Amino acid sequence: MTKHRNNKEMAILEAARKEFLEKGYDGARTTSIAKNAGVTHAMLHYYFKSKEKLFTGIFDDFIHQVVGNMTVLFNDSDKPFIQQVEDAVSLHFDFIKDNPHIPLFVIREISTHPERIELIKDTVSTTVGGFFGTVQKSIDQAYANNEICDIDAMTLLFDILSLNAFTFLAMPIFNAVFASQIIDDSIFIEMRKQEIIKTIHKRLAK
Amino acid sequence: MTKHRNNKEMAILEAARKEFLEKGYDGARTTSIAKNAGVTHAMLHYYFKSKEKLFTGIFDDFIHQVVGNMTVLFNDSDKPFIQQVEDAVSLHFDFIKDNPHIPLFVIREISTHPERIELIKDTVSTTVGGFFGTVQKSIDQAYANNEICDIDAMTLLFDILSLNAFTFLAMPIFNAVFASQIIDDSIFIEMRKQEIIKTIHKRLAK
DNA sequence: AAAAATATTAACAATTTTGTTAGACTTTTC
DNA sequence: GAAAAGTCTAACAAAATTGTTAATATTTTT
Repeated sequence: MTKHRNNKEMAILEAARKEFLEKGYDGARTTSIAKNAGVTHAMLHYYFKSKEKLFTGIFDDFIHQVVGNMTVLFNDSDKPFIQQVEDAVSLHFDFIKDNPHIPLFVIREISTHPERIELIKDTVSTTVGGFFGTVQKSIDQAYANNEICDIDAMTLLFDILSLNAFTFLAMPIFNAVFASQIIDDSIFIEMRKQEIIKTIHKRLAK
Repeated sequence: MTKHRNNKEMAILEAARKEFLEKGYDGARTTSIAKNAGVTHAMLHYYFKSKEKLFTGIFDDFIHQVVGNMTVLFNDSDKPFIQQVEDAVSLHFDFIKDNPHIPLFVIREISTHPERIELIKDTVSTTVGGFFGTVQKSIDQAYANNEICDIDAMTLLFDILSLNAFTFLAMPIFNAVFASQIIDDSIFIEMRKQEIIKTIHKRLAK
């Protein structure tokens, strides 16, 4: 799979990533991808056969990137658990801030074409399952140490994911409706980050 | 606008609502809409001129439905504020549960075509702004009464919206990855509802 | 440097999707 | 009940989008 990729193939891949990420499979146009990559659209079919095949590779990459990022978050086992969680929330928030289109992309594509995840389902399922298990162990220990309230990993992780991801899912609405008249985007985003950390902090309190 | 609508026109509208809601503008097909409505696709153009015009009416309806539902949530002013909020969270959650495609639809369409909201922007902006103001007043009063912690309406409402909407945004992923092997959908949804209420409850605690 | 493999282009073809039109049929209005 | 307005169909047209091919150029291998 990881052959030496030449300039044009790479250019197509990069343009396709952007196009699919921003417009989704249905909204993406292979002509637009070719144009932005600076190649004729025949090249796209030469290297990737079809729009569907081009998409599949990119889709799998994004999924693995998201899952990979998530499972790396909880790692400093010497800090107090609450601190670990706050750091994880912060890192996860920053990851989405750097890749603000990813949440909508993943949700949109899996919602409209669940069969696309079929091939990587088992890998993802195992990885995520293992991650949940790890977090659950940390929670159990922290609970035993009287550091936090009783909560299960699913709830904690779902709360974090919801609050972080939705911030960026809702940004276009926020902008469209309020037209940046209230506060600046970056200030609002920083505010949300602090408030989310606070919400999770209080959620863990006894 | 509200002329006497005959059977076929209504059938097209209904089929179009479903098609646009589930597939988005880009994924929707006018032929599919016509087929599901049981009419020739020429009828669709006869009544609605174009795919775009058909979409616009439906889109505006959904936006107003969402905004309308939101602003009705806080109304029982004799109950304690925390109880009001918990009821509102519950009602809002149930609304999305009954209309699980709406969050993705609204986010997707505004993200990919922000200009579509231009015509109704001012109405929406005013309504939502007024609603935020109302909630802020209740918060100020409850804070003065020592019932809750210091928090602003934006944070509270954004937290609620994030947690509730994301549950249903993530359901297709949840299903695709775990394939309902862990727990049943409806049980998971009920669990999320209770946990979200708990998270918001703790967020308001002093 | 000849042969072979790979890359590239331009023009074309196929398919899908949206939109149109002319005429027939139906209902309403006068 | 005749004219007018509205409804409906089938076939067609246009546009957009994806996919192919044959000929040419370039690079790599021997």
